[in-house]
Amino acid sequence: MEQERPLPSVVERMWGREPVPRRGPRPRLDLATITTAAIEIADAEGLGGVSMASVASRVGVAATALYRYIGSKDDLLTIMADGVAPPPPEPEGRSWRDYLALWTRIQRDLLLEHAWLLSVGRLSPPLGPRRLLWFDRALAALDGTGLDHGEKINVASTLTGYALTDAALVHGIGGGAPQPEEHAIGGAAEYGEVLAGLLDPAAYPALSAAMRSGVMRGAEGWVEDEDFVFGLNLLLDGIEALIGRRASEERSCCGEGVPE
Amino acid sequence: MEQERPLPSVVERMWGREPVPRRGPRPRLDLATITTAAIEIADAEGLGGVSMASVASRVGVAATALYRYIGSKDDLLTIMADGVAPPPPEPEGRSWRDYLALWTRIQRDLLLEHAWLLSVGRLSPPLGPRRLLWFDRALAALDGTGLDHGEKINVASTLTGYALTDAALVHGIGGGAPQPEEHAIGGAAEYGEVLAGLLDPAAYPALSAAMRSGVMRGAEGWVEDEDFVFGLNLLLDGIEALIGRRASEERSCCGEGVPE
DNA sequence: TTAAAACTATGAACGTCATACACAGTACGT
DNA sequence: ACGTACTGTGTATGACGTTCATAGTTTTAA
Repeated sequence: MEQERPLPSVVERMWGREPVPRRGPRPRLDLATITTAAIEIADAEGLGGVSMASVASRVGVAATALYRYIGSKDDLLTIMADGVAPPPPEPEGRSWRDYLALWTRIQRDLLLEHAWLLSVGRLSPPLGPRRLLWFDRALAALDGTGLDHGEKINVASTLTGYALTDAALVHGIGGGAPQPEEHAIGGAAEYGEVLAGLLDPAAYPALSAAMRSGVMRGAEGWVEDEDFVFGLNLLLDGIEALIGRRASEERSCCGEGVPE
Repeated sequence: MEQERPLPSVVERMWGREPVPRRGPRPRLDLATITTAAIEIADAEGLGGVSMASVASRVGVAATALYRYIGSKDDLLTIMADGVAPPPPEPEGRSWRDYLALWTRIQRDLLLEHAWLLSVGRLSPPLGPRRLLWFDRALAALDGTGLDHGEKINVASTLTGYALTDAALVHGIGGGAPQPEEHAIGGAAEYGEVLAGLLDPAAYPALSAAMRSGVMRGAEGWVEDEDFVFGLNLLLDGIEALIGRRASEERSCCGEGVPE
């Protein structure tokens, strides 16, 4: 059962399994160098600034030389998306709830810090070593809760998704770092005003009422930390309820099952 | 307070506020024609098939003629993202919970049916008439629950985000319509096997254990409807708890407040 | 020591794409 | 009927991803 399946070469590369050449000149670069260069560009100029040419020139080679290390630009983006992730915090000593709250928050902050991730990561599930490490720690934090493997996975997926959703919202509405980009709307307050002026109260009664009520006028108020915590607690409450249910089931029905 | 702010012209166009010409030849096209053509292409060939040239040729004009109707390709994508949304179901006669469950599910199904949406909608909050109508109906469904405007908005955002997350997961892992695309991983079972063969159990203890346990081997089992419902109920449970809390607060503290 | 082999980086070339611009044709308003 | 405002077209441009043949470099084998 050992890697019989031929993995996509991107994945091999991400895991450091690049074929080491025994002949010929030494490679002037390696994946890490290219990846960090690309990430730096993306952080500074956004995804639009990341071209084969720009990355190559930053590491001091011709554009086409990069194809010795990656198969395509898409591959580069995939590797970048894994490469930005720092090591996750360790769950030890924390309750599952505290840990997952932290875990989710850091992910969201990371997404805001590297907003270009929002335009990348979404397709295809994670296969890189760093993101999978994050995943592992979430599952580990749920050990002893009585959830089965599938439930743990679902919980982790849902929380990751929430981090993404929230980051996208904050970024889209202009609450994050004020990147001088193409966005026309700059802040929740302005968004609210635009909508209030745009909507026909007859066709959009509820939304129109909400916008005219001034909820969005809280300057930094909306779409900020408070709202992140709000939704997060919605989820954590749901998870806690599930765990409670599992615990009572376990106590009542079966002396010994296969909880994991 | 009437649209003093100069809206981006894309938004004006989306709302049917295109300037009607009084002189010159009649426009051969309109926004709707272009939009549906583009959507049809995206549905058939994915976002990659959508170029100014392909859209133009489908509606029978030269590529550059499209710029009479839209400002840029980005604008076209924005309009497409609003244009695919069908009218939302009406909340009347349903409990908020039933309605929001339906509301979220339809959104997820829509995202799977038009998977290219996953690569578009992320950035910038909705400003189009159709998506805002969806938003409105979610808020309407929450009338009478005691939540304030901000909370309702948060709830709706969170659920939309969940639909997106789940759709992205299902699509990424190959559970959706088997589009003959570039994805290397085809199905949850294969994903699980790949991971099981890739992970070092020492470095990834929890994840590795989960993958070797065979959770992913449920053929259609994982990442399917059951899992969507799972996460959705997590959220709805959390929302229900919140509503209950608000209700008891209201009963105990203040005779008349400004709940909305 | 020499020669083949393996491998690297390069530069030129191609195809695709979004977009700008000048032009020609067409219908309305006077 | 004339001018005006507007429409669709063709051409052109610059950026980008990617391919390929080539020249250069280091290691292995003879």
